[in-house]
This record gives sequence, structure tokens and C-alpha cells, in this order.
Amino acid sequence: MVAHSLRARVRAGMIDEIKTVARRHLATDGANLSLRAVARDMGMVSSAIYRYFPSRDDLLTALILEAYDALGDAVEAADAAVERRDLRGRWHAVCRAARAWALAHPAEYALIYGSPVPGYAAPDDTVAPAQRPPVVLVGILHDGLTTGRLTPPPDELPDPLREDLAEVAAGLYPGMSEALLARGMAGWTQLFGLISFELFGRITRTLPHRDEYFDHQTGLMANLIGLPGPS
Amino acid sequence: MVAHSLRARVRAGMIDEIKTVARRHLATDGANLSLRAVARDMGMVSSAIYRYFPSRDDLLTALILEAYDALGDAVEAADAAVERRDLRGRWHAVCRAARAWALAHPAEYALIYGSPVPGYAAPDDTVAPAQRPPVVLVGILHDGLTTGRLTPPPDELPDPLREDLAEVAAGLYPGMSEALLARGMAGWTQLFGLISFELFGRITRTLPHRDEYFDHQTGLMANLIGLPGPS
DNA sequence: TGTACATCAGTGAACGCGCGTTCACTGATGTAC
DNA sequence: TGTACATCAGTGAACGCGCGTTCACTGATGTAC
Repeated sequence: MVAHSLRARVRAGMIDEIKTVARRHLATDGANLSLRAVARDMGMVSSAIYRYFPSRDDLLTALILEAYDALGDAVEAADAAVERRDLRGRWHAVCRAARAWALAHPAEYALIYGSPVPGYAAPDDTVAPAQRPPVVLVGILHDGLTTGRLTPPPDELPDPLREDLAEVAAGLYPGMSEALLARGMAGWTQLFGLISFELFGRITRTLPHRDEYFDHQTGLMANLIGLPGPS
Repeated sequence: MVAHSLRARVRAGMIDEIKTVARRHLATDGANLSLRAVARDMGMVSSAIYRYFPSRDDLLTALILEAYDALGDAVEAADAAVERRDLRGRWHAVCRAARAWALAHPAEYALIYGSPVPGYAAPDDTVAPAQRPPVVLVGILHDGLTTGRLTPPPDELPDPLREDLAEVAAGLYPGMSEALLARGMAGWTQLFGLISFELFGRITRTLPHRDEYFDHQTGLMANLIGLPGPS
């Protein structure tokens, strides 16, 4: 029992080390991750990896799942740390947490939000963790609605779009204002765009004050949504 | 003279064909473009490509430049086709043109706006063509300012950010309102985010009415900017 | 507690593959006199 | 107009490399009695 769990612990440690080394390789080689290179870095023969992962794609999938979860954890923790009623504070906290995580883990961010890896199809169990950040953002808006702190925007949607959004809302926050949901999704899109531009090196070459830029731009979206608070 | 230009024309035709075949390969293999595969598709031996491109990276660079230019052309043409004073119409035309081009050329879009290709450094002459779409968007706002059709937002920027933006404006549209420039960049970020999400298959799985969604979301940004017009 | 057996991690060789790039070559097409 | 030479496109073989994956193997570590 003790002996078996020791072996199991060693095994878990190896799996962790493989993933850690693989993450390091992501940083330099992007998503064309090489099993052989990982094995080399660990001082093993390449076939040894197969004791832990049945194929290269499985290793990739594990890394992708971990990345989604790490980002989701960071984002949810940031939200939870702010006073519930401070909608605008929560919004900024979530945006900043996502950006901070991405800047700290650029390769993993690229893995989950960059262009799709050719020939690799993400399995279905990545869908739920992938939605955690936008769900948190929209959750803030939902809280605002139910506590009356946030006034929903006028219904400004064409019918087909409203129906689509109603269906999305039904699976998430039933009864939510579709127009507000659309604005929340605009905020999420903006957040993703800001981080991607900064990380992939477009735009911000001539914008040294990146923190201020980021806060201002996410603040604009908070205004668009109608989040109460300073400025 | 005539003879020489014939050979030159044949040569130019070959270069075009290589690029066309290479573009086709981008669609399936992403940015790991294989010279040998391109040669194979053309019924040539792989070394023959070297008569036309000194290396694989040069071919990639050519494709990237062409992609930037094609998108830039599409966007500028869309803007030019709308009555100058119809700011909101121009805004929507530019957004739609960018999206349409991206949907029609997903691989080339991924090449220029996806995650950076590992080990490939884009040469400097990609910078100018890359900026054409955002320059057009901000140009619309600038036109609005100079014709008085657009009221600049109140100065809402922290000092360091205003200085950064003033420098950007100086090289582009001197004297432009920094706060308005920031909003224009927010619009550009949103546009990029919307297209990327749609193309890379996040978010829109449950949103069948994509055109309506796109128009609505870009319309929200037009509102944020303060573009006059319906809705 | 001690022994016989099963499980498991890691080895090393091999498979078949594709890649970018170089190089000496063959013909055909153009140029100069 | 006709010939001698230079230019150029494309060939085919070869270089050295890295890759994912399979497989029979050796020891060491754990398990059952």
C-alpha cells in the first residue's frame, strides 16, 4: 500500500516533469512540440516518454487542458477576491488577471488562443475550461442585473441575433438580458484582442505604458457595458 | 528585347504559381510550409524552387507581404467606396471588408494575425503594410474631427498614456485627439478579436447568425467612438 | 521474515518518413557578332 | 541570316538532420504467499 503509492508518487512526479519540460519547449518551438527533444532534456531515451503518454497528441492535450485551467483559476480567483458589489472592480481585476497570466505564460497562451495547430483537433473536454474566463466576465454582469446595480441596455438586437443569444444565455445565466450579454461578449473579445496584440507584438511597439493602456481600454469596455464606478 | 521579356514573363508566371500553390498548402499545414511539398504539387524537383526563391523563409516572407497588402487593399477600397461624410457607413464597410477577406483567406489571415511562427522573424518591411487597416479606421475618425461631424470624447487619459498616444498620433494624424485615437484602437482591437474568434472557432459555435452578430458588435464600437448615424 | 513471481520504468536499436539545402549536370533559350 | 557563346531552368543524387512510434530486452521495484 505504502510501497505502491510511493511508486505512484514517483510516477506522478515524472508526468509533472515531462509537462514542465514540454512547457519550456513550447516557449521556443511553439506548438510543434517534439517528444524527442523533451526526452533529451530529461536525459531519457525518447521511447521512455511512452510509459507516461500514449502519443505526442496526448501530451499536447494535457498541456492545453492545464493551460485552460490555470487561466481559469487565475481569473476566478481574481474575481473572488473583490467585494461582490464592486462590479467595476471585479471587471478590472478579472481583466488584469487574465493579462498577467498571459504575460507570465506566453507560450501557453499562444497554445490555447493562437492559431489552431495544424493537424491537431482539440478534444471536447477542452470546451468547458475554455469558457471559464468569459463566463466569469458575464457573471459579473449577471450579478449586476440581479442586484439592480446594473441597468440593462435597451433592446437593440435584430431578432435572429436575440434568439441566438437567448439560447446562449439559457445555458449559462437564464433570463439574462441578451443585449447585455452581447456587450459582455464584446468585452471578452476586447480582452482577448488586447492581450493577443500585446503578446504577439503588434501595435504596442510605440506604446511603452502598457499597463495604463490596458487599464484604459478595458475601462472603455466597462463604460460601454454600463458598469457603475469611477470614471 | 522581346525575347528577353518573354523569358521574364514566364519567370514571373512561375513565381506566381509557386506562391499560389504555397498559399494552398498554408490552408492545410499552417505556417510549417514545406518547399518540397510545393515543388511536388507543381511537378518539379524540390531544388528547382531555388531558382525562384533563395530559401523557404523568403517564400514565407513573400506570402506574408502579399497577405498584408491584399487585406490592406480590400480595406482601403471598401472605405473609398462609401460617401466620405458617412462616417458610420465607412466604419461598417471597413469592418465587413476585413472580415470578408479573412473568411475568404483564413490561412493567410492566420499567417499574419495568428501566433508568431517559431524561428521566423518578420522583416521590417512588413510593418507598414500591417498598419494599413488600423490606419484606415483611425482615418475615419480623423475625418470626423476635421469636418466637425465627430465630437472628440472628453480627455480621460492618464498623462503617460496621453503622451504615448500623442506620439503615435504625431506620426499618423498630427493634432488628433488622443482620447479618440484610443477609442479607434479599441475598435481595431475589437475587429481583430471578432475575426479571430470566428475564424479560430471559439465562441461562435452556438451563434449561427454570424453576420448579424458581427454587425452588432462592430456597431457597439461605433457607438463607443461616437460615430453619428442610425441606431 | 523470506522467497517466487508479476509489474513496471527505462534502454537501445530500428522502421519509415519528410525536411531544407547544395551541387554538378544537361538542354533549351536568348545574345552578340 | 548564321554561328559561337552565355545565360538560365530544371534534373537527380546526395548531405545531414530530426521526427513519432514500435519492439524485444534488462533490471529494479513491488506483491502474494
